[in-house]
Amino acid sequence: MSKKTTIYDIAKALDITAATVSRALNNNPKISDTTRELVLQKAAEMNYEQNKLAQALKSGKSYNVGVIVPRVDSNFFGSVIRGIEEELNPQGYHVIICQSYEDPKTEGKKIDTLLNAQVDGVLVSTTSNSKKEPLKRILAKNIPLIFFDRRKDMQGVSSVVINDFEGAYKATKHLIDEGCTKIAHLSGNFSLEIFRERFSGYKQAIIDAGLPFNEDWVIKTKSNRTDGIEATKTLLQLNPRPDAIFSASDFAALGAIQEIRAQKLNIPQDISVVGFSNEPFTKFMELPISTIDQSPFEMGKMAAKVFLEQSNNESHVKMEKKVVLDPQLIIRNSSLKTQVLTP
Amino acid sequence: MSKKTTIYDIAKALDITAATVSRALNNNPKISDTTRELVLQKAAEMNYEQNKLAQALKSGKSYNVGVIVPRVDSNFFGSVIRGIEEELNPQGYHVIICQSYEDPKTEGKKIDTLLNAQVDGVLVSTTSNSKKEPLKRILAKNIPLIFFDRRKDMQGVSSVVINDFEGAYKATKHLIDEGCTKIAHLSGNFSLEIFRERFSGYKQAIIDAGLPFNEDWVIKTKSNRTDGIEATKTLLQLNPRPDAIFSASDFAALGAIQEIRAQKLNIPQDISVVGFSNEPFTKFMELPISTIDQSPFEMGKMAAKVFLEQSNNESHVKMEKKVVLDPQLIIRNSSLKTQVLTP
DNA sequence: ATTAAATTTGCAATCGATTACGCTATTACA
DNA sequence: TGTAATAGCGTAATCGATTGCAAATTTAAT
Repeated sequence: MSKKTTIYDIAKALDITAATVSRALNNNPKISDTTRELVLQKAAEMNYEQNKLAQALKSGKSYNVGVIVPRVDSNFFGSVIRGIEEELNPQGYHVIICQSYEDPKTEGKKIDTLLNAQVDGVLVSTTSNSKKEPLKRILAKNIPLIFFDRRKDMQGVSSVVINDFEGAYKATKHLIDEGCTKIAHLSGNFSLEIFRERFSGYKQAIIDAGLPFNEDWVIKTKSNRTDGIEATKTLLQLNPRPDAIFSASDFAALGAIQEIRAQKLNIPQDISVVGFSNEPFTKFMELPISTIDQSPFEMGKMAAKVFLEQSNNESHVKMEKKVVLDPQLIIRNSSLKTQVLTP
Repeated sequence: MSKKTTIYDIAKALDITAATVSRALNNNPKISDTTRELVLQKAAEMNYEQNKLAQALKSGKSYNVGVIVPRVDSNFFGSVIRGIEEELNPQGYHVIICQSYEDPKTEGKKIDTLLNAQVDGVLVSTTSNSKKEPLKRILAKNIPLIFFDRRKDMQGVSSVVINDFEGAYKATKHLIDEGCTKIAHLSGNFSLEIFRERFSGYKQAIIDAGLPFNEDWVIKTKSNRTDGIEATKTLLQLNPRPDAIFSASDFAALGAIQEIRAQKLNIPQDISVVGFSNEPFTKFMELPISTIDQSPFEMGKMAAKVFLEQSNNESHVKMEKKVVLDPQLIIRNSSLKTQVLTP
């Protein structure tokens, strides 16, 4: 019931104007120390809280930032969001989270909603076939747009991604170092740059090692467990049979492992497996899965930092910043033939 | 560069007043159809978009709802949030997500920040020892407050939780039905109601079955894997040794399984294990873990619905609604002695 | 003491949308 | 035709905070 107290209430109580109160609260130097003290005291006493909406309307800044991800109930995106929040909250920003569910149409709608809500910036991890029009609408309004993890080729848009090529290269190189020579690859949706890059890294590592590259050993999946199982069934029927699988996704790698075991083959003795993303379950498995860590938390922080830079950039000089994080190979028992057990 | 068009721009272009434009856009019946058409057309043409901030300031409604969870990078809370969004977005609400990191002080701060941002409601999953003062500040402003999953005993506050007692009872009963008679319990932080309830359900099931209740078989953990391992070490040294473990958390259950296997005992033949929460990894394990599903998605939707009801409730009659969802037992191989293999 | 300079504070407009109230036309009815 | 009722639109205030400009007051300087 107690109506919120405004600066007018404080002004009335002290018999001064709201203007003076506002200035006092904002540490404006044109206010005498005595008045400032008086105001601050009264404000505390009256339990004053600034109305951000009014301030937002006046300043044109909402201190809200939109984040669009395919979904939040995945460890990767959850961690990215956590990184973003940790960086933006101390700066007074709130994060509005939207999910595109991998649907470009939904993505477009969410963008419009966010623009409508007067967000000060938009951080996006695109869907596999995002449309550029909605994204351009953001730029047209001169609102900072930043891509993370999954980017689109758009001029003037900054991005924070990991080096997927390098990650795949490391993973494949590791398998080669462990003595594998017939390395298969479970790939993903090629309309996403990340999967094209991972494929390239895989291929390059094989070529660099002087091993033959075999088209048949590359199978596209939807990056889930069941597709991993199906693809592995196909691979295991080949002759010669692959002696390693590098999967562009942990979930497909999981499926692969399950199928390999179902066929009574040993991992890593018969076939080694490496995944991608360092999803929590890869660590907890009875047979822990080697994988590539994408440091999602740092990615989120980085994306937020880029936004802040862009946002505070007074000059009208636009800049495009590309941050590429280095992925880390995590070796576990699914690919370590010289078994070194860790506690 | 292109300044946003306002209703004043439209008014000027049509040589009418902003008031008329506003009414036309809001489908006010006091406007002629011809004018309305004209305005709508011009608005579309000029690419008009309503400024939610101005509207929020005027109406006092921000159409933002705050959600506070211990953390977002867990499947459970991620799914709850997804449910909340799915229910609120269509109603025009945005969700601002905050993380308390299980720290009551942080929680208090986030509450103040949300209030400051003029949110229309706050949905909270409390920390283990939340302070009531910040929560009361929400109520003092007459802003709907809803608890989900983890509640505090506060008069007039609605909540959506699952029946933890029932879930634990079902899990324990299942173990008994499978022939176990010496069932241990890995518990959690007792300052959280959910863990007290789960313990009670466990105890009641044992008593109802006429089995002896043994204090030594109940061990408190921090609901993580390492604590699960430690607790299990203790349990396995007991004489007589338990023949089943019901863990109040999936992570502790995972630790238990790892320790049991490390000691070369068989699951479920020697010892059966049931967890709680249906975390994704429980399904993917080589030995899938039986667990209790909390339907987080539905919980989120339900919490959002309760908020909407409360928010649209014109009358000043306060009501307290308690929704209790029914948990579901998911039987997997970690507790199924009469092995029925699923593909 | 008088004027110039500096400090403090007030006035009023502004951000964009909404809405109670009231003023014109237009229509209805006798 | 005259009066009342109604439809349609404009005027202006409002939400709460901010800020350029001007006014008032104090301080400094001569």
